[in-house]
Amino acid sequence: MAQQTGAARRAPLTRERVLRTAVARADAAGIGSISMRGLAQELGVVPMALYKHVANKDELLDGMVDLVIEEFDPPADALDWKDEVRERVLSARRAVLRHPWARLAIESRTRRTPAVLGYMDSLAGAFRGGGFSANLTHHVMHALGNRIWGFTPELFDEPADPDAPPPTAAAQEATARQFAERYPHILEIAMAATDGDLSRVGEGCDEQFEFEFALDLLLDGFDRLRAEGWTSRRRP
Amino acid sequence: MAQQTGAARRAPLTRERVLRTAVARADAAGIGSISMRGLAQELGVVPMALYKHVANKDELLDGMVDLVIEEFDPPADALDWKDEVRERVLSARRAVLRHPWARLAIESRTRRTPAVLGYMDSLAGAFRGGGFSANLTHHVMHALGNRIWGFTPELFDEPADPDAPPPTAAAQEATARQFAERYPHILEIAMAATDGDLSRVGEGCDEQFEFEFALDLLLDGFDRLRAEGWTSRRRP
DNA sequence: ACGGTAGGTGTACGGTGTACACCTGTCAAG
DNA sequence: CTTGACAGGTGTACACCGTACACCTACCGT
Repeated sequence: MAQQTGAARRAPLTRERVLRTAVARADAAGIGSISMRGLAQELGVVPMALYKHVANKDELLDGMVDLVIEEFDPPADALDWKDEVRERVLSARRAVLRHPWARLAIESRTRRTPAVLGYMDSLAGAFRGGGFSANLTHHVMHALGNRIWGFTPELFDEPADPDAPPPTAAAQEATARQFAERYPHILEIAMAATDGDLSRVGEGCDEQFEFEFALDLLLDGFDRLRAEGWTSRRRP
Repeated sequence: MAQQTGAARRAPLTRERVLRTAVARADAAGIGSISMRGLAQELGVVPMALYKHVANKDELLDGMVDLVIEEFDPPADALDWKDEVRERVLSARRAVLRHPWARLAIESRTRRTPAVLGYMDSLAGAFRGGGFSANLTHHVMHALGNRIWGFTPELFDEPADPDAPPPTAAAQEATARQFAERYPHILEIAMAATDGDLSRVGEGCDEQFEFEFALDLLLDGFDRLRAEGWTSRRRP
């Protein structure tokens, strides 16, 4: 009761509160809506106040990504290595899909925070526990690349532009057919992916399937290398 | 001789000239140095003049990426499909390494320009010509992901900070050892990668090797699927 | 000779991140 | 009880950004 004057009117700013607010804002309005000024306003505070809890905007982004990483499921180590890696990566994917901005944020981040390192370390531990040498574990994690975060770049999908008018099926088909002479192979692929119904080309690919396709292809390849005792030793 | 008055003093602005200047600037000073204002100044022109040749900054970036794509080697179709894909992707890698900013630019771009589509189409053509069904070609290109551009994210490497003082070998070793209790598996990997000499940890990974490792792993997996006539048909 | 037009100019607006000096309320030590 | 340090919120200011819009000017084909 000593601090009733100013304390009740505004919850105290906190690094935690700043980051959570930023995540909520990005969830609702996209990563582009994150600005120190806008965030400060949402928190009922002057922009510079944020800098008492976050070094700069880059660190803010890093902190937001860390919050997403905290949502990853903990390892369930009763599993066989392949299932464990698979489960952890797919769990990462689920978290990243919950926060659509995270994909871009992770790609643009370079700092490895303790949360990032912790995740990578535990994933490496899954390989090691499954009989992978440290050497093979190293290369194998490189091969997974960004897939350890649960996403791959969308090579074919149109980036959804919320302001664009919904194109008619006919317009989509017309556009697709324009490719025919110039990009015959892409057309072929589009035909195969839509069962020949080019009006469905706007539906995009089944990202989840593509993700698991590549993931399993890699995991099977890893398994083979592990079984033959593959190593890159003595290579310049 | 009719236009001697103003023509000789300044080469006329051109979309080509704008893009080439931007690429040269990015090569020298990084993608962060690309601003409409700075670019205009370098061209001896007022900022808004650029907009007569380029719709906006996004299109400028797209155009720069297109110039990099133009450096990719043309297909050498005497080759077997695997060698051809391998060669084209590694050629893309060479071009991207020549322009270090391109990696980030490609990742942040979403527009598919004719140059982008043309490259993807011809890569798809290599698979098709090698006996891949359109269906399998589709999934296989998704699996390659950003690797078709010749790069993978650097999971372990420290982003080189040109302003940072060069750390001593002893300092590097001390830093590395701090990880020991917290990140034992990453430490293991670092040990394996440096032959136990942690002072060499700053040298980073052999990106070229890691790239080819993953690429070949995937290509071999693709080959297996092709041989068994794999298809995703009849899958919701 | 003349009107249209492509291309370069100048000004202006609303946004950004953040450096720096300042104030203010809380709390521990004297 | 006083005091003084200090964490945390404030206000102002700067340098930069992309780009909308109106303008001007020099060339061109008619």
